[in-house]
Amino acid sequence: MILATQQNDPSFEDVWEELTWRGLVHVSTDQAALKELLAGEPITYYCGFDPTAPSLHLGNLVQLLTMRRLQLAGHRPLGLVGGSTGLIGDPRPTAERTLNTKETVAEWVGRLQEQVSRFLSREGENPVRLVNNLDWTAGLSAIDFLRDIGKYYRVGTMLKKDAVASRLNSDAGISYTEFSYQILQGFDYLELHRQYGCVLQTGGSDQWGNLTSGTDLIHRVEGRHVHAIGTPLITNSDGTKFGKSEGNAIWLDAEMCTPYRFYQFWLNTDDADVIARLKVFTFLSRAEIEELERLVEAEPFRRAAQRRLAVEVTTLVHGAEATDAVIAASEALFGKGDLGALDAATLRSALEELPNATVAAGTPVLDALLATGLVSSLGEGRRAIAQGGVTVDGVKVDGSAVIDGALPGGVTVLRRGKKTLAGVFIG
RNA sequence: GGCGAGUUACCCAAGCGGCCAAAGGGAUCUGACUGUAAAUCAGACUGCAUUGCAUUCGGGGGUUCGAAUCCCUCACUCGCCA
Repeated sequence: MILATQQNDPSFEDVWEELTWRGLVHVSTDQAALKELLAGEPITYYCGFDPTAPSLHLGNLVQLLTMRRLQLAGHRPLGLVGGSTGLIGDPRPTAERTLNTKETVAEWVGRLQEQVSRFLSREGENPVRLVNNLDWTAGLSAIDFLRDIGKYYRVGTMLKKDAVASRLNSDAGISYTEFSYQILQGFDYLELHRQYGCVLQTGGSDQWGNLTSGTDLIHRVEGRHVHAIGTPLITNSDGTKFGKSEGNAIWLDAEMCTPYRFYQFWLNTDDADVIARLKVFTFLSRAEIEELERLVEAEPFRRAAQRRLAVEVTTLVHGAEATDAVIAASEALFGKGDLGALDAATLRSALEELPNATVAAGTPVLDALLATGLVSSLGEGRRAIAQGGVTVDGVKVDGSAVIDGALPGGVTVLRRGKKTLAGVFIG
């Protein structure tokens, strides 16, 4: 099991130093107090994940790995999946969310709980405990909520939270529902503090307003100072959004984002970003990462850091077996050699890692492009061909080409652009 | 409750009766150059199709030979006043 192989880097004085070095602390409550707290006796901490999709994505992975690092340092994690907050919706800066049905949210809760539990150990002294905020909010009446919790919140403060303020300044406005979200999240922290003695919440820095909602509430109600850490939003150095590939989010679920695509995503990381990614997304030691940093500098064309990053993160999320398969497929398909020189079995399993389709022999390329999902319409396919961006078995083609399964094993490799591939089987 | 402003393609944003499938920017895709990188340059970017057709400019209805552009109505958003 991969969890057993993970460890924090002993060369750091304590876990706080390591988190800082990895660039995982963007904002936090009192730093000196936090450092001391984390270096001392085991504490209980939590991080929440709202079921807004059937799977977690790379942004959530940052949180999961941060939690894991704290667990490795001996602290006790609470993995919260927001069965109730997911029904309300955290205000995004741009627009109001569409509410999902209760059934959908409940199903997603189950899926996310399964994912969360994969990244945190259930063994030993400090196993992860999964909690669901629906457990303490479902039976709460609106009146009790307003009397017992609402009374502690000042609207002036709530309006100043970035998420709320930006929405009030936009054309989208904000519903009362989403406006209330910060109270619910604050209440979660209070509840976990009471039930489990939780004294630290981690989350993305975009959640800072919600994190402090909890620390403030606990201070007011219980008179205790508790903590919060906001991890930075991961951004690409070229200004584009991190964690997207062809406009789609990179999901942790293998059905929603294949291990092949996942691996390729990391392999294509910019030189300028790869070291920062290694720090955040892998358990490699400081010495190992510094060595890779030298290699990026000395021989960037080898992309040693990108390869290592891709292997590490893919193994973490999809396991060693799947990773071996996608590495083999990637080498077969992107290798310098002639595709026709590969043996049938290697080629076939490589194509199975790709988006693929089965078509009749003699099918025009255009239809095959559509069938494999390489393009989303015939017009787009024509355009791609006209731009010279389509190859069949590595040879540039025009619209008259057909699928013939000429490679060993009777298969065909279809490529759009430089690195978007699909497999075609004859059937 | 009253008054005013607004809703355009993935995002921002022009257009204000025909020349608008709709300017511009961003994102994205493709090509060249490369290292399955970045930057740069070039092209593409509603769908189907032989310079043609169909469907788009919040929803619905209307005026007109003709509407994203005018009118009515509904929904939503923002602002000011109560």
